[in-house]
Amino acid sequence: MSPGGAGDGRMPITERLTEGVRAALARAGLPEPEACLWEVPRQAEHGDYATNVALTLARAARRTPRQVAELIVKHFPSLLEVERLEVAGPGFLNVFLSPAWCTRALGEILAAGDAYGRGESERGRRVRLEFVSANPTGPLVIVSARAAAVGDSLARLLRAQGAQITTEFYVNDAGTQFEALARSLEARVLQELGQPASLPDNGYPGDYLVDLAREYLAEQRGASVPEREAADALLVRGGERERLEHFGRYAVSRILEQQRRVLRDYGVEFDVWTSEQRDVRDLHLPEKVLEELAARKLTYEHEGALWFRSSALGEEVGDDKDRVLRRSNGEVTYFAVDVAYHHYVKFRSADRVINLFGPDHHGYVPRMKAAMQALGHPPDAFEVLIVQLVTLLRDGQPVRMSKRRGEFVLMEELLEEVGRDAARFTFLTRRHDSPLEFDLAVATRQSAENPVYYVQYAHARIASIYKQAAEQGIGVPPLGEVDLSPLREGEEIAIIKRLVQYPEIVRGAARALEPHRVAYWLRELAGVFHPYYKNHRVILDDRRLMFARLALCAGVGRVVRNGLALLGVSAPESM
RNA sequence: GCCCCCGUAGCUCAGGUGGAUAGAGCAGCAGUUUCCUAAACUGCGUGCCGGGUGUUCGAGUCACCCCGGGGGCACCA
Repeated sequence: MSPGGAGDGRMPITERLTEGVRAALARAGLPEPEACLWEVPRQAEHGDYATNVALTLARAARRTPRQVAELIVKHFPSLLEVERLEVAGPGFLNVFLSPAWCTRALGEILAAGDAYGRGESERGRRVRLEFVSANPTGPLVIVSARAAAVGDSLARLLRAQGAQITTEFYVNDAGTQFEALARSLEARVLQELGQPASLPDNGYPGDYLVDLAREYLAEQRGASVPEREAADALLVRGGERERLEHFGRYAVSRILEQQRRVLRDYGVEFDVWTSEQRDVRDLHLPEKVLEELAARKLTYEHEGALWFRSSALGEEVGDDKDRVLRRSNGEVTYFAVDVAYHHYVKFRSADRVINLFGPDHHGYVPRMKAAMQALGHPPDAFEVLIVQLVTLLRDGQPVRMSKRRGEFVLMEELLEEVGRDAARFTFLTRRHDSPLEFDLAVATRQSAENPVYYVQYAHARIASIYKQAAEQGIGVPPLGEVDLSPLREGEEIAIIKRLVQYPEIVRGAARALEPHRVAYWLRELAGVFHPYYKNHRVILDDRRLMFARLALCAGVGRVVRNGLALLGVSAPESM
């Protein structure tokens, strides 16, 4: 333990405190704790951090919790971080941080810059994160906006903790939905040509396919003569397979192009876009995995189909029934394709696979987990997060969404109406597995009072202070040279204590895969900064104090910027 | 019928791996600006944390049961 130092300024403060506790326990001859958990007490009288370690250790130490706590206090090493320790209640150990150390910590935050908040807790892990993966059968709708916000933020969080992460959009461009899409487009094209044609029963009735049919025909008119003739011939005489492939590929590529553009406008870019057809089926991976499962004696034939013995894999991972891998008509199921893809592709480049699914897929999770374990992957290596539905309201009235009926609110309409930052922030102030109500009218009307603007405004205000200083010709010294000791106001120390919490918030959010913790915490940070701004002037005659306060503002601005970046939300210089 | 998620203030939601006296935003009411952006600040909250039983020093948090809401239970994806 370096004397009084705080390492590189990135180590969460609680780790230093834990080191102190462990050292004290060792000196007192008490047993080592398995873990030492810290919380920020609700009440200021309980200190800046508190641990219940003495309560958990009392039995093993054969002493009362309070006695253990007293011994920790007695033997606690002298740390610059800690002003004093108190034993409270049934045996809590309350820690009060030293104001002098806080001002030093601010200096380290400023020195760390955009690295402040990064950590190593996921270092060395290769993570494959799949999200959105909407079917390429229509435009993206609201729930994809939520999944995109959550998935993208998770990627940023895990990356900030040192994980090597690959984000992925998986395209289901095969199977029955693909076929329905192809038939739908073909019907629309024929209708545009004035020929009688009707959508198939499971077709897609949305207007976007009418538009697509027109674009298709427009392209045909602009194409070379041989190309046009080939297309005409296909329509008239082509075999069904050929026609479906032709219209299906056209529809998928155009729809994907549009989905990709909307996501990019949202600030979400994927590392890889994989195709079910090209990257799995064409490589015959499903057949291969069926053989592998068969070799492990986990499949059987029944009524002409091939089944996976998913119900026989033990209580913990077992599915409630067996699942079909290959239908009696010879086609492999979506499930078999997915198992093959995960096993041969995802797990080849990652040791941790995380998928974000909609609630309609949660029944699908046990069979996937069973399959992954059957193929030798550790139980925790495959995780599924269920992103719950978004109930969209407009003035309190539910907006029904159904691709089938062709009525829905598009993701791009949402972005147009409430904006990218507000949309992302709103999605990230809810737990991903909690259903969410989003009232378009309210979000638009109240946009100025949306929490996202409250946080962004803190950043803009700080930028404005610097702008004002520059206009007054105040030469601010490099922040590393500013004497921070004039920061003595209780509010100033309280703000720094908040900033000190940040690395831990990020680490916890990454561990729990819960980006909303960052959003809430940023709201709280802004909530201590705005009153401070109101009560104290930054630009004033006392230059020592002014420079110190400017540095404090720079620290707040830095952390707001870093935090918003983890959410994919912008930090504006002015509003 | 079985499985998963949810149930916390009027509304929308937080409550980290069980901790001390349960929080925020919005809505509502009353105020604040010769001063770096009023997208701000200050004040005003009596909640069977859906109900019950249990686990323990301690339960909004864990286990079980019940009630209510949503979703899932295909040789669909």
